[in-house]
Amino acid sequence: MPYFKRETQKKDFLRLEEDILELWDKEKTFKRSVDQREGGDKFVFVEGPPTANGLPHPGHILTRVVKDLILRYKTMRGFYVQRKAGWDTHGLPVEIEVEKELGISSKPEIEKYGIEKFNQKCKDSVFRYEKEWVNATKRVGFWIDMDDPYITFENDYIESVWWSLKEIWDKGLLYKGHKVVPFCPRCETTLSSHEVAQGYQDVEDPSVYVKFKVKREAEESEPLYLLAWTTTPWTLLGNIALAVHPSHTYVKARVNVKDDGGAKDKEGILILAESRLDVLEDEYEILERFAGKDLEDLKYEPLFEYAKIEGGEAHKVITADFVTLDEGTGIVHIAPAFGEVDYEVCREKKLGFSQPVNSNGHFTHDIPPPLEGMFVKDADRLIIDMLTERSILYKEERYLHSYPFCWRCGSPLLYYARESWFIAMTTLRDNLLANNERINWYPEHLKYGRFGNFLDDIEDWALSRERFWGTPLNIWICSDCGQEYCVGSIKELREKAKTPVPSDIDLHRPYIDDVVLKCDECGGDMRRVKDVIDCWYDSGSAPFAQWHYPFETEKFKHNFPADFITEAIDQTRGWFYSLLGVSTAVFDVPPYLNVLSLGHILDENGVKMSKSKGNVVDINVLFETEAADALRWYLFTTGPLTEDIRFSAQAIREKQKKFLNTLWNSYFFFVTYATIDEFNPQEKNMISVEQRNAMDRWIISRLNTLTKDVIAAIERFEIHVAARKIEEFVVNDLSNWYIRRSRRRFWIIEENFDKDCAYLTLYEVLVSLCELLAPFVPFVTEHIYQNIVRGISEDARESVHLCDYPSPDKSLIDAELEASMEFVSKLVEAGRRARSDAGIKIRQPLKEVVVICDRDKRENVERLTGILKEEVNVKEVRFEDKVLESEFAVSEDYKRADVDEETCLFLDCCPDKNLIEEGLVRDIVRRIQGMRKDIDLEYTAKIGITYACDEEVKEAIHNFSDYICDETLAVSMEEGTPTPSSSEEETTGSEHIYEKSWKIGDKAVYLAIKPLHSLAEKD
RNA sequence: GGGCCCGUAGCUUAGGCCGGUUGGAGCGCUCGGCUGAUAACCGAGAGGUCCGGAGUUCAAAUCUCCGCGGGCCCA
Repeated sequence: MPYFKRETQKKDFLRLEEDILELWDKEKTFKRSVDQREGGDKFVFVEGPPTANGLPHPGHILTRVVKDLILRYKTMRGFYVQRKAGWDTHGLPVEIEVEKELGISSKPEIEKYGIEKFNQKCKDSVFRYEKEWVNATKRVGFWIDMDDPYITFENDYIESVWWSLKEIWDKGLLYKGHKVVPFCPRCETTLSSHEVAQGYQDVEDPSVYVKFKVKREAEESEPLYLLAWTTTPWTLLGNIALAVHPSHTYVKARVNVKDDGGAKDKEGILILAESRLDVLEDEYEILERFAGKDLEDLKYEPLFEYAKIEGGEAHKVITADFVTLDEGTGIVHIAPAFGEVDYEVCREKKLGFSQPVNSNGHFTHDIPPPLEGMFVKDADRLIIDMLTERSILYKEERYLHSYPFCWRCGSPLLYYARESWFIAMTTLRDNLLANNERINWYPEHLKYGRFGNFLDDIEDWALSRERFWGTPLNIWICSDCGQEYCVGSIKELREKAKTPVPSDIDLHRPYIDDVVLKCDECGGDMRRVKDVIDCWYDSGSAPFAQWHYPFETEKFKHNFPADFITEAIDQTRGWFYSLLGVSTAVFDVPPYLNVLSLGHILDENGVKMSKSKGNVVDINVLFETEAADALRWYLFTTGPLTEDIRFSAQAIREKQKKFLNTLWNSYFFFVTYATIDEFNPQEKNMISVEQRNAMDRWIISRLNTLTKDVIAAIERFEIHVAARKIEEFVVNDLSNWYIRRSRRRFWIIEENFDKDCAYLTLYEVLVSLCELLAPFVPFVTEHIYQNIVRGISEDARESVHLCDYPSPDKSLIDAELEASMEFVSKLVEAGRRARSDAGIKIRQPLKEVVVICDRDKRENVERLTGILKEEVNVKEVRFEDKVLESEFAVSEDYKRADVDEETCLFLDCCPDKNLIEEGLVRDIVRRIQGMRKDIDLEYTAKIGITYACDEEVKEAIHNFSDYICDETLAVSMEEGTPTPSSSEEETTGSEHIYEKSWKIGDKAVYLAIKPLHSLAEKD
């Protein structure tokens, strides 16, 4: 009875993978792989939660398989690796999807529809594609616990988030301020940067040069103006200051207008940057030059007197480094209500604030007619006219620039200051930087590059969103005394509430909005601020909120900080930052110690995949034709994971062909012969490596070297280096050299020590290789393992994924042997080159090859000359010293080929009659083997041979008949005559006889084979 | 507009930190060979402005600067 299950040579990997998925399911292999390591060292991983309200795309598949690889590897290395799945469920994108569905697009419409119903819709929608996500995750073999995931909308999760915000609140880092945000006046909605980025268009806007009149103590004859430039005239209603660069040079220039016809506006003394004098259209005279800082605090008259200004000074010159001289006049109009930098600089300089525009983009009632109630973008023309009338418009131009529009309704966006709650990240900058120091970034440049730079210029975190579906901001304000209170738990909420809180309260809006707290100060009613929080804060809280910390402490204690996280590069300022930000604010420690940033998956033309371009690869379609292992291997080997990948289904198929098929065929070769021979590794495992031949020791040495290199590469997260090394090993070393070179050892029929060595070696290599490859290609390795390990041993672990990762055995690494083998293969190459040059095919045996090389090189190679003989097909290999080189070089009998700088070889190119006969016979054997294969004969089937040929060939056949019979499993060889119908190169299949006429060189040879009974019943 | 990354044969890429024979592979192509595990493999050949330009140097794919193209993030 054979010990192994036979296989078919062509494998349907898709079917194989489905079977393996069933096996894992049935045997709960994933759970067991984790559980059996309990008590081992922890390797902590945090899943970056995807949103399941859209379909997973190839990029998600990449991160999933990379996570899987690392986690499987660490598990096999003995670490206890818990893998909790997670779902990101809140946020504006979710709301927008629901709005689309409901056919509405503004906040008032949502309120009219009902927040309760709206949020329920949001909640329902976030798992709309959960099934697809779960399926895709399973299908690629990503082992993660999706039965018990963390979900950011669950009360436990929200409660942990609340706790963390209260920690931040208690540290005094949570404050209320203004934030200038991109805002759609029609939808009355703040847009996320992602949405803004979608809607840029090139448009022409008015660009105006406005003269701000400088206030002066004594009335002088000539008025002095600051010349400022803006492309949004309507924002002039919110002007608070003018900014100049402190160190650039400015001038006072008197403009001389020759022709006074209607050009009165241009007269006067203007202040502007010297390098921007080009903007003046008239002749001028420089009166004075000075640095920008000399202008500081210079007061000017407000353009408009309408707006209320609160909280500080206004209408003076300030200095700021952000002022550039690329365009405009070097004097920048500052309106804190409409620009982020404007707002920041006013806050810094303690200037006032004015908001002349209401939330739907119209001027407020503070602004008198005709501007009152007008939509700001429509007001530009009118404002320009007003300025002209008052002679303070220097000139007007058109200006082409890209400006953002609402991607939903097409309205121009306004940058608009809204009230917002902030986390004071700027005060934590040093802590952020210190914590970043402790993180290993892959690729390294991110640490001080994109991420480090970002931290250097960190801004306060605008936490609140005036929206509906999100974690409610846990701040209550007393309507009587204005006292603010931050609630840190559900328990606290109950204690503080004026009316009983339902036991099953959903912490979302609108329910939470109904909870009124009692003010500690005055006993008044405290109501929650209406905001929800940025969903990035949600996911940034995952390290503790997924364990409901601190309300439950045990799990968190052992799972923080994370040893490893990985996501794509776009998360640098996304999740990678929100994790660090939250953790630094709450715990002041880094939340992860190693972070691997992956490149993006681009389409085959190198362009980003996006819905609008229609170039997104549908992974469901992909999985109908491509095996998960092939896809994984493609992703792992194609290049550094930290760089973008051009996605190509064609390349996946090539990977399957090159790697998976070769791996499979190596395995197939083994089981095929091991089955025939009923080889059982358990009976032979006492043969030590030292007892085996050089080829066996070589492949074992290579395997151990490989193991060492693979582990080192994975530890550096150089996945492609590890995978490529394995691929080289499988394709070159194992398949194309070891197995090809060792084939004959497996063909021997009798019991034989050398054959046992070969079997055992190949078996051991395959088993180790399976273990080594298991994290990369979990399906096919499992299949192989099930057959060749678990299939023969009750004691074996039930899955390759329950095994330990191989560790290199240094005592089995023989660097000298590996080097020698490399040298031999170079000799073989050179030998073949010499044959090719001489026009002698390899099947023709030759007398000898003479290798001219150094003594020490020779010593290492001499033990491997058998290989050289066979590969080059010569009877002898001779080594000679350099001094004899010239002797061979002049001989016409020898063909020369260079091996390396110091080594060359000479091939004897004069076969004698005997050798020529042997060559002929080898050709015949080759034809017969081909014929056996043609008719799919069993490997062991015996045949009878009939032949017809000329005398010369006949003599060769006679002389080598034993050889022919041995090679082709023939029991008889008889002369015969071709059947009349069989002409040259044409075959006839009469009963059990297969015949064919051949041309070998210039000889015509007729061959017929007749299968006899199978050899399975051995003689 | 700013920051970071990438650009090597038709395609996928090695090399780049640390400059030094003629820039290596694989797929594909042409020719020849080999083959009872492998739609595999081996040998030879065609195919390169190493994105472009400038600089440093005895010497640049490699270092520096300026562009161009792609990607990401921020405006």
